[in-house]
Amino acid sequence: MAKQRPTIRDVALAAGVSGPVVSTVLNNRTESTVRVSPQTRERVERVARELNYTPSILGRSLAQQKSYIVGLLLSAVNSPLAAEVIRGVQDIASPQRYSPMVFIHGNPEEEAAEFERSLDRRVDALIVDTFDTPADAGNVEAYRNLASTGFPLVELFGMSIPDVLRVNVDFEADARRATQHLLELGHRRIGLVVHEHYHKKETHWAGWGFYSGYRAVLEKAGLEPIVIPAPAVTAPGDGLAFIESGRYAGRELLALAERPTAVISYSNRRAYGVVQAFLSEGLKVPEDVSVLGYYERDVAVLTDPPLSSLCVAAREAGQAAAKIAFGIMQRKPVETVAVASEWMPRGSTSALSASQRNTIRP
Amino acid sequence: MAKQRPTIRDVALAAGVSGPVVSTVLNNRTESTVRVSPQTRERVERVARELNYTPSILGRSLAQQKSYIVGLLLSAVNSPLAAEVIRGVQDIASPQRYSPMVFIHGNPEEEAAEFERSLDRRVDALIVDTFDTPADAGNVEAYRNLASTGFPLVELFGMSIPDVLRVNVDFEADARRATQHLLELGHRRIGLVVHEHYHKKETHWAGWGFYSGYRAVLEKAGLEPIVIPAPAVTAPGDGLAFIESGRYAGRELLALAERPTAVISYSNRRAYGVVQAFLSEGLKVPEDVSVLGYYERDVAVLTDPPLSSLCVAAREAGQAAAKIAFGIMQRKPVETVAVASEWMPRGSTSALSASQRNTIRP
DNA sequence: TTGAAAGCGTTACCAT
DNA sequence: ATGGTAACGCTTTCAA
Repeated sequence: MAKQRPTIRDVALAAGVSGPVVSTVLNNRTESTVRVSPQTRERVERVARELNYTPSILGRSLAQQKSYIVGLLLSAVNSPLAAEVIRGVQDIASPQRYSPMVFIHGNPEEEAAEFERSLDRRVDALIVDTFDTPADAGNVEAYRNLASTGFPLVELFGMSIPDVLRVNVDFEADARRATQHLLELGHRRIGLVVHEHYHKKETHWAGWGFYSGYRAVLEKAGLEPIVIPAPAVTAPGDGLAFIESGRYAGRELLALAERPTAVISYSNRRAYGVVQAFLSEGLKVPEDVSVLGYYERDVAVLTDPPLSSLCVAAREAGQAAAKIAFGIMQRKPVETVAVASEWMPRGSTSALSASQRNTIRP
Repeated sequence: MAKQRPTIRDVALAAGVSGPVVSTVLNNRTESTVRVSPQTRERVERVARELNYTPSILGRSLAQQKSYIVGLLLSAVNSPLAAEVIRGVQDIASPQRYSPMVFIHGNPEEEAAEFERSLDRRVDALIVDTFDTPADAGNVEAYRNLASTGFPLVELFGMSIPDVLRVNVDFEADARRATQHLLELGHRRIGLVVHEHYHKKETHWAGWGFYSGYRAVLEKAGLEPIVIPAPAVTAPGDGLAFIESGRYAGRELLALAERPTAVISYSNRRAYGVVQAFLSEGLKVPEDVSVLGYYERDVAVLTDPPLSSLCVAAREAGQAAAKIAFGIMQRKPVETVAVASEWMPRGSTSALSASQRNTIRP
């Protein structure tokens, strides 16, 4: 039997004041029509502490018609990022008394059901993760409708919902940073392993953005892009297919007449496959070829050597999404944000060596 | 401007009945003092549908003094499992109109703060993940206190909170299954890579349990255990240390006079390290040595060959925890549960070959 | 079989 | 500067 929690009435009674006074005091409400004297204030605060009073969000919610809940509609596909995203949301939401409620789905039908559920829960805002999901048209329409009513709906890791503010990975800036890094290490032949449809800007904006950043930096340096298209992976599954795609790209790369001394790979899983292809040909990483990975954080650590890479800053993304959501709620000006990835220097890249120079241009 | 949602009053008015009738109908309340005729029932249902009415959980919560929220207090350490656990909880909670609210923490102070927050949110139940956290005494005490009031608190992946129902990994059964599998493949020299303190039953119950299951099966088969203690890993961090620990164990194993033809490794990260050690000595997996991993799901897929392993059934664990929580709430008999892991057959184990037989006993 | 009234804990508004 | 009162949307209980 849980002890009966004290209510605002108990505090009011014990402090010899009325309910509203307690409410005003404990919420530090200054611009209220209710003004309280310092003595009263102190007394109320003391009594509240003595009684171990914490206001019930249930009552508050009903009175204010606010749930103080921010919903997170997440795809099971990118589970690995979920915890960090939630944490980011929490970072921003907590100070505003908000808490994240999570709705995870594995397919469009579940997605629709969980979306409904989130509305039934009367979430005050909704962060929708459309990453890696071939967005279902019906669901997108539903999101769009909701957003068009002014409801704070933020898209995360996706570009599926029209006319909605979102948080994206800053593919182009990330690619620039990656390329720049390798340039600074002295590399001049820098390859890019990327989704084979990277040039289809409309549908593969991520790959396109990444490629654009890569090319921009190389062009500025007067160097030629060397793109190695990696086969598309249909089933995201557990990632095996991605690795296989990387192995394939790795072999392609080795077959080039003039082999790059460094490679950037979109997707750390692909990078892992690339490394495997190199190793199985007797090449050493990074001595013979530097490999710089991108995106997923979880894999980067597992190669030998561990992959230097840029990893999605999931927590920051969560924070950014929450900021936008609260911005909309509070009618502050906010806009779509691109979050730069996090630099994880490890052992798979190194400065261009003399022997590499020789190997390349004999 | 979000459209005003219809309230129960709107429905009542439109259907020409009173609020309680609507409430009774829409909740299919049979054992209520309020009985409604089939016609009325149908009319109410129709009107509700027409108005697109969905009851507000805010009002219901206040009236029933139930938040319909199950809290999940998770450690950031095992982020990878978070999404699956949440999903499992969702599986059980949703049909009961409950939703999971997630509270993630990175250290004991945050843990305490998030715990408080969850109580402030008036969660009706709390699932506490103490995995891998050297449980903070103060927090444990707080959990215990709460649980002792009859509050539905369930410990997940840990044994830190006394007198509390929990969901655990079934280490012993898992080890038995793993060992049995290798026996059935014909192996007779089966090694176990496990935390160096595995024999300290009290503090390292996981390792102990796993070892026990392993030994039990071997004994029954009249075989000798071959334990290779892996160095303790202090900083869980990103897992690099675990892999290093596995590499170390792998080298130890290779130095044995009579080398096992198969190894079970507690922790897939360690298994990964073991594989690396083997490969770097020119041994092939599974041709020369079979390697069977355990526990984390995320890594198992990344080795070459991918690791056959038993992986923690996180979603099932979440389900089990939720079931216990609801059981306590509804005063049904429930008890601590051990969840068996999931069998993920992949490429790192194979039947004992003739050549292996020869190598071992020349 | 139904309606009416009270109450859940809080906040907002209007009096004093 | 403070208190009273109504309201939020729903459920529960009692009366009809």
